[in-house]
Amino acid sequence: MSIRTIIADDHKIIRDGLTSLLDNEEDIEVVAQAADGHSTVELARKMVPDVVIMDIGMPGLNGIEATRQITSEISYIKVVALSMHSDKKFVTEMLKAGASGYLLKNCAFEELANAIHTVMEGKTYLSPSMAELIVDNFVRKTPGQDDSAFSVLTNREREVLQLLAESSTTKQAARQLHISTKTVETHRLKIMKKLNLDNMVALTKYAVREGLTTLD
Amino acid sequence: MSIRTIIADDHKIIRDGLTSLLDNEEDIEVVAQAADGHSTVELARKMVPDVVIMDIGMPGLNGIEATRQITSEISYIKVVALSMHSDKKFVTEMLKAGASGYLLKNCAFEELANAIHTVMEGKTYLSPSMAELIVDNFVRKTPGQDDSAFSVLTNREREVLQLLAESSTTKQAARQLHISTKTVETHRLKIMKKLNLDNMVALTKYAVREGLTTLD
DNA sequence: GTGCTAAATCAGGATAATCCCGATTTCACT
DNA sequence: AGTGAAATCGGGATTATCCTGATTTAGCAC
Repeated sequence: MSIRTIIADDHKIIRDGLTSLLDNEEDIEVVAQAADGHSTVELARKMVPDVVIMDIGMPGLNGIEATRQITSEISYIKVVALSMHSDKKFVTEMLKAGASGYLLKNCAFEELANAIHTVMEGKTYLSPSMAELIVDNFVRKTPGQDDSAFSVLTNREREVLQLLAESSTTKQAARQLHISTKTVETHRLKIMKKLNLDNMVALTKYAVREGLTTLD
Repeated sequence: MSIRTIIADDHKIIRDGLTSLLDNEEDIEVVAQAADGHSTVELARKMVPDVVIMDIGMPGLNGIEATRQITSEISYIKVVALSMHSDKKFVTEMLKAGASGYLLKNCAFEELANAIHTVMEGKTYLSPSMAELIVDNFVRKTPGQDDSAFSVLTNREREVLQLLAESSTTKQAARQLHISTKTVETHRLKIMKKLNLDNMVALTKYAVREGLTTLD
């Protein structure tokens, strides 16, 4: 008997591509496709598949929420996340939501097939690069913590990062906070170390992702 | 004789999916895959395909630039853009760059096959929703209003900005473009002057807004 | 209370990037 | 032939960055 899967992704041609790949596997069968979170949950209820391949970025209900609802409702349905984001935040949120696997979209197809078989055995499958992030996270931090700017960074660090990401120079930020530029520098360096980012470009993107600033 | 195609997309599993779909077509053959703009251009030179399926958002050299280079060099190679963005800016720039087709990623596979056959007949294929945008543009075109990155900046400037906004240092960008760091600096300064932005943080946000890079 | 750790503050100094002044070359358009 | 824009680079003064310190305060454990 083959593994029944549902594919959830907001781009139809990607769903079609994945379906074509999976249908070539002898023991995997695609029983349905969904383009958004809500219909994914509904289809999971109706079809009761073995595995859901879940994109994160979907309109309406996103992949993380959809995963939470599906796994809490029908616990033996396995969810494999298939995401463009290698951001720690997404990985941890997805795993907390009940996903059993996390792959990046630039993985090879073999890895997806591999992941499906792995989660069907009750195990967890992570992309090698992802696994590293997770382990890193466990080593450096107490488990159960999430990794957003609001738990990794201190209040002051967040304040500094926000100012810098709002196009303040180090000087301007220092003046605004009534501290020396050296202190602002130190904060920035600590932030960079914590986030493992080593330039303002990456830091800016992080700040935008975390909602500390906008694109204007 | 079948239509020889190259697939360019930064996500391997999407390339694999598209390859699987296209290989099921009798008269279409995927002869190569590329993960970034530069290797797409190189592969196009080497393989001389009939059609290139081109994603827009790719690291290094983006899909629009790659299209420009390919179509100006080997004019009979047809490029079909396959994009997530329905933004007018991307459509027009892609067509100006020499693409013969523009599809959204949430189209059905049949539409892609259809597009490939259409462009092979020398015609242009646009997603129905896209066609509307284009017509719209012709009807009420307001020259001078368009101050996106694709009209204000030169190709080279855009290329430099993209690299810098992908967290390349000035040195790395220079090495990648085979020019001196001084030249990269000059480009950056010109970009800043043109856009009236005076630091990399603001430049990064601009690049993200314009789709030259992502938040990843 | 004493010790420990983490946060916040700042400095010195070597290294590196930035910025404003050029300059040259090529190429398209007039 | 001439203008102008684009792309390429250099010098050199100015700044920022990065690394290694250090101090103070506050919370928490034992």
